[in-house]
Amino acid sequence: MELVAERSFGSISLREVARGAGIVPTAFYRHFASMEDLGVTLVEDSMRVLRRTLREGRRDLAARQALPTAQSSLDILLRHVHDNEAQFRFLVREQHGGIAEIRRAIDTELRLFSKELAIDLSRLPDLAQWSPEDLEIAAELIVTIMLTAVADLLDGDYRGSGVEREIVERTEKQLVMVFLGMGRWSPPTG
Amino acid sequence: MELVAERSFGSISLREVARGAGIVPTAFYRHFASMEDLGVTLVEDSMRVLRRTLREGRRDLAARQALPTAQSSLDILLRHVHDNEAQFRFLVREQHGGIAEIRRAIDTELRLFSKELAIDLSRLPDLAQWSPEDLEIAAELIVTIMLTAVADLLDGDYRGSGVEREIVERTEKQLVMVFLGMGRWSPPTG
DNA sequence: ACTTTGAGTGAACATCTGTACACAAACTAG
DNA sequence: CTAGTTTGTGTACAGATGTTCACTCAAAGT
Repeated sequence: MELVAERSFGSISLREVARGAGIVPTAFYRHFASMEDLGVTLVEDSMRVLRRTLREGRRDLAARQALPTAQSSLDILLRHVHDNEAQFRFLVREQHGGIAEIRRAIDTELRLFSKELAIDLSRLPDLAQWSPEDLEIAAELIVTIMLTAVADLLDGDYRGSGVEREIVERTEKQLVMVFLGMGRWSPPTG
Repeated sequence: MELVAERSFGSISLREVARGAGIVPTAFYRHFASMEDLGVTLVEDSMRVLRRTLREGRRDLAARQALPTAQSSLDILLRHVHDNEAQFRFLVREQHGGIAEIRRAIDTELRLFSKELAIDLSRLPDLAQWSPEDLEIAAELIVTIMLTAVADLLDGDYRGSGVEREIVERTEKQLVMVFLGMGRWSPPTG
């Protein structure tokens, strides 16, 4: 993760990883069959942790009988991003990165997020009559917006000045625009 | 561009580029100071072409006195993507890729797109009273959605079956959701 | 007490990498 | 036609890279 924080995964050598781990190059093979294998494992680990965090966040909200809002959801996510910066750099970078197998792994996980979010959305009274397809499309849009916020945060120097606040405010506005649009979308009949 | 179609720019060696260009490694330096330099040039070239295409598209629409719609805009973009697949693979991959200077270059160009789009939006009667900041936020959202569509198209195997149509329909729906939301956004006073 | 196994070692290999340097060809301008 | 500038060549070097193979050695299991 240290290595991947600054450069693309595809440009990192097996030997660098071994050096970073304090073992000899050949010992790498005791743990992973190849670099690609390592990358996929990294994706799965990061995503597992993220999913748990988000699930806990939702449970917290439910416990307080609060509806998930744009603000609170974004807040939970960004807190997790700050705590796991390297992982997110990795995920954002490799989502469209150079190694097909890693892209696929990330894509699969993101699709799971969208599906979970779609289920949450389906419970909202206003969206009760939406088709599952449209719910998922809306969910994917929301995930995209969130992910873009994370990427912008990490790509820029989010420390200092008001860059982070700016990104947060922009993202919240974008989410509100979408929610407003969803409110007008496809009234139950034509 | 051939090299970058499959792997990340950071994992490509100067020697590979020279080999692909049919020159000896040292001759590379006659054209670029470094790989980073090459990358930035590639970004600028790709973006220049794309900008021209989009500008022509808008002029065409204006000539037919048609308003730019979600469908027509997306159509113009995707046609260009098909004609310049490698460039877009490169841009999508390196937008959050491993080399800071390249990220910066792409980010700058995308910001320009958003600004141009914001100006277009400001001319729509419904949005006449929007603040410039909100216009740009909406424009960035639209650019994000479009870019996500391009990325999804290129990451998947868009050839064959209905994958492309599926992505197009999803993206159009998402754009409509946003437009609907914009229609309800911030009525002129409170 | 003995054996199986998981993890790490070290040497060796053929290949690739960036870059320096002196030189040659090819194009351009006067 | 000639002088100057671009572009490309060949050689060279020190270092990095993936993977192989035979080996040690401690922990776990029986």
